[in-house]
Amino acid sequence: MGRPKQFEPDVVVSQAMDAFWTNGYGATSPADLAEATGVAKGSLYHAFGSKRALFDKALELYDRAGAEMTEEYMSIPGTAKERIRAYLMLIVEMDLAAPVRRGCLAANTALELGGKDEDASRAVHRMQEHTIAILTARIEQGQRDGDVAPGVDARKQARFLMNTIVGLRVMAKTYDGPELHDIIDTSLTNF
Amino acid sequence: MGRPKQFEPDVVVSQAMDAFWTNGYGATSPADLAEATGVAKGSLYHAFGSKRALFDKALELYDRAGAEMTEEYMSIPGTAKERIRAYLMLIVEMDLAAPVRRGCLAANTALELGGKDEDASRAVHRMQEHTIAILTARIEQGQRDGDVAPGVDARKQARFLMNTIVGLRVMAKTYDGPELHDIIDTSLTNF
DNA sequence: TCGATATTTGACCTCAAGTTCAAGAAAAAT
DNA sequence: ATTTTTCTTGAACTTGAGGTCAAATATCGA
Repeated sequence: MGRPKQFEPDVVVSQAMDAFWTNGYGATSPADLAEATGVAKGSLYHAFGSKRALFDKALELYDRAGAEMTEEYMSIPGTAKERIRAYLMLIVEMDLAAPVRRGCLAANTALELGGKDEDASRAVHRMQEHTIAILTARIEQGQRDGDVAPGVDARKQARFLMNTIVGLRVMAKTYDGPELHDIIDTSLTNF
Repeated sequence: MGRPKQFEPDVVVSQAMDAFWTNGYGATSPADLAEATGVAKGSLYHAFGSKRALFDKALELYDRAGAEMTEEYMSIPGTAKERIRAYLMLIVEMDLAAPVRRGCLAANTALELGGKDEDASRAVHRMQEHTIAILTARIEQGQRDGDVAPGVDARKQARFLMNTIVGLRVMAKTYDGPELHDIIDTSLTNF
C-alpha cells in the first residue's frame, strides 16, 4: 500500500557509489547525488536518511561487487601466480582506463575518513580482510596444486599482496602503465 | 619600512601542514588554520593569498622534510637492505605512534585531489620521484658495496619499494603493528 | 613628529552544504 | 469515492566555508 517507489534503490546506490568514488565522500554534495541518481534530494533523504547512510550502502555494494570480481578472477584455471598477476593487471588496467583516476573507493575512504570516522575505518578494514581471505584461499589452493612452494605463509603473502594492491591504486593516480607493470612484476618475484 | 610580521612564515606553514595532514585539505577550514597557527584568518590571507596557496607551501615543506629524513636514514652505515628495512620500520612506527592515524600527506593529497587538481597531482608525483631517486641511489650504493646483487634493477626495485611504502601508509589507517611488520618482511625477501 | 609603508584583525559578504518539511501525487483498502 | 498510506519534490532553513576589506597598529625614513 502507499505510493510505490519511482526508482530501484539498488541502482540508486550504485549511482551514488560512482559519485562518491569519483569525487570522495566530502566533496559529493546532496545536490551532486540528486543529479547523479536522477532522484530529488528530498527523496534521497526520505529513502536513505542521510548522506552518510547512503555512503554506507555504497561501501557495502562496493565490497560485494569487488569480492565477486575477485572470486571470479581467482576461479579461472591457472597457477596461483598466473591468476594473481592477471588480477593485479586487471586492477591497474581498470584504473588507467577510467576517464578519471578514481583509485579504490575503500582506500580513498580509509584516507579521507580514517581516524575521524571509526565506522568507516571498520568498514574498510572488513573489505580488506575480505580480499585477503580470498587471496589466501587461492594461494593455499596453489599449494595443494603444487604450483606454490609449501613453505610460503599464505596469509602473510596475501597481506603483502593486499598492500601492493593498495599501493598500486594510489600510485595509479600519479603514474602510468609501464611503471605500474614493473611494480607488479617486482611484487611477484616473491613466490 | 612597514610593520614587521608578527609570525615566522616557516613555522606557520609547518603548523598549517600539520592541520592539513591531520584533517585533509578539504576538511581544513580557514578557521581551523587560524586556530592551528594562532594567526587570524585575515592575516593568513594577506600573507599567503589563499587556502590553496598555503597548502602548496605545506606540500613543499613536507617534501623537503621527508627527503631530508630519508637521506639521513639512508646515510647511516649498513647494508642497503638493513637501511631500507629500518626506514620502512621507522615510517610504520611513526604512523602508529601518532595520536591520530594521519598517514602520508602526499598519498592523502593524491587521493583527495588527484584527478581534479592537476597541480596537486604533479606535486605528489614530484615527491614520489624524489623518494624513489634517493632509494635508487642507496640500492646502487649497495651494489657498489657488494651487498646487493648486481642483477637487481635499482630503479625498478626502488619503485616497488615506493609502492610498498604508499601501501603501508594507507594500511596503517586500518591495521596494526604486527601485520604491517609482516608486510615489510615479505616486501624485503626480494633482493 | 609626520608620512609612508606594511601588517593585523574581526566584521562582513556570498554561496553552498546538509537537512527538514509541508504540500502534492499515486497506489491499495474500505 | 474516500481514506489511508507511502513516496516525491522544491522551497526554506541553519550553519559554516572561503574570502574581502576598512580600520587600527607598528616600524622606518625624513
